[in-house]
Amino acid sequence: MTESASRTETPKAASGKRTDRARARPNDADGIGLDALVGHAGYAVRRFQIWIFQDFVRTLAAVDIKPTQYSVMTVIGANPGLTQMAVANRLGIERARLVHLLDSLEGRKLVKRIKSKSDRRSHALHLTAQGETSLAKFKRLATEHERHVEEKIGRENREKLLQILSDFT
Amino acid sequence: MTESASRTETPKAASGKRTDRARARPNDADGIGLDALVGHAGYAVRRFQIWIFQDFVRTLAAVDIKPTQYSVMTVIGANPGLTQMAVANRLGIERARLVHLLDSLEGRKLVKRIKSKSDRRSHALHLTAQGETSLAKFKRLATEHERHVEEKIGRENREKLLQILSDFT
DNA sequence: AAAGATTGTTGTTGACGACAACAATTGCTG
DNA sequence: CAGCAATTGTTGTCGTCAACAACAATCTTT
Repeated sequence: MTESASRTETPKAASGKRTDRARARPNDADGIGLDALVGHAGYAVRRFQIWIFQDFVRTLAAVDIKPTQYSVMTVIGANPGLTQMAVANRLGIERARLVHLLDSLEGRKLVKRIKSKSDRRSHALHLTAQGETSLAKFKRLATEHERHVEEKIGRENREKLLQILSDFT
Repeated sequence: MTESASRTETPKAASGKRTDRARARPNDADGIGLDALVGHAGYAVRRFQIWIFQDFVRTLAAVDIKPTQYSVMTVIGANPGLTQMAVANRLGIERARLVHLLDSLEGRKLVKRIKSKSDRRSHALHLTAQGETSLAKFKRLATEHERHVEEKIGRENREKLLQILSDFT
């Protein structure tokens, strides 16, 4: 079917530091074609998402905040008093999962659950004072991470990307 | 800090079919702001990746093939005789994980492992005859999935996206 | 008041990435 | 060429995460 010859393989590859090269960048010219994978948006997006996630984690490692935690705190900070259901729906997180996320954030005194008077089933979510100041720091680091993205794909490419995907935010 | 009022929450939301609306699209005008999240490429990419993954799974549900399986078969089909390590490196999959993927695909008679003569540690990976014809069908369905992406974000936006992320393929 | 829906919670399952350890085999180096 | 290091495939563990299901407490609807 495909035009590539059925070479019986040469497993040893280049020479010694093949590991480094191959792991460094996937699209390295290692002679392995991707065929139909090129042209599939999902594949490129998945690889990019992995890269961007790792850079975020690396950049915010000092404060031990991961993307999901950051998104939760950001939404609560911008909309104090939200229900867990509201946050979960807005961020596309399952409410079952948000429970653990909030347990962790509450344990670190960054977020607090306040029992709602109007609906005794629900909790109103707020940042603690410490949560506010911490979030400000997180945002600075997140901005730095965003600069890494710019350096990786270019400034206008990043903006174009945000524009293309604005429906999904 | 933020300019949004600290409303003590109205958990009941719209009325009855709030579930449908809120789950349907995240960026619905539910009045919940995302603050700094807008402007973060990672968030948009993550949401988009989830959408695209789900559509792929849905579109290929009849043949029970998921994105990773599809990528493995595509690479093997385009490069017969590859080592497991080579496939794992090229696709960014851990070789430990590829073992299970290949076990599954081999169990379905789509892929076969052939012991290499030159290096008795490694296996040369090939599609079976059934694997070839099946992959052709998978590719047709994957193309249909790609059309869904086009309908979602627009033709030229999809191409621009592929171009921007070409370094990651 | 009774039936149904919602909210938060707990638990289970399966997919997945990151590691570590291992046997078999190969490559490298002194 | 003998021995040590590296590679390949494999197995297993751990922690994260999404998708469910079930449950008690609490509204809402009729």
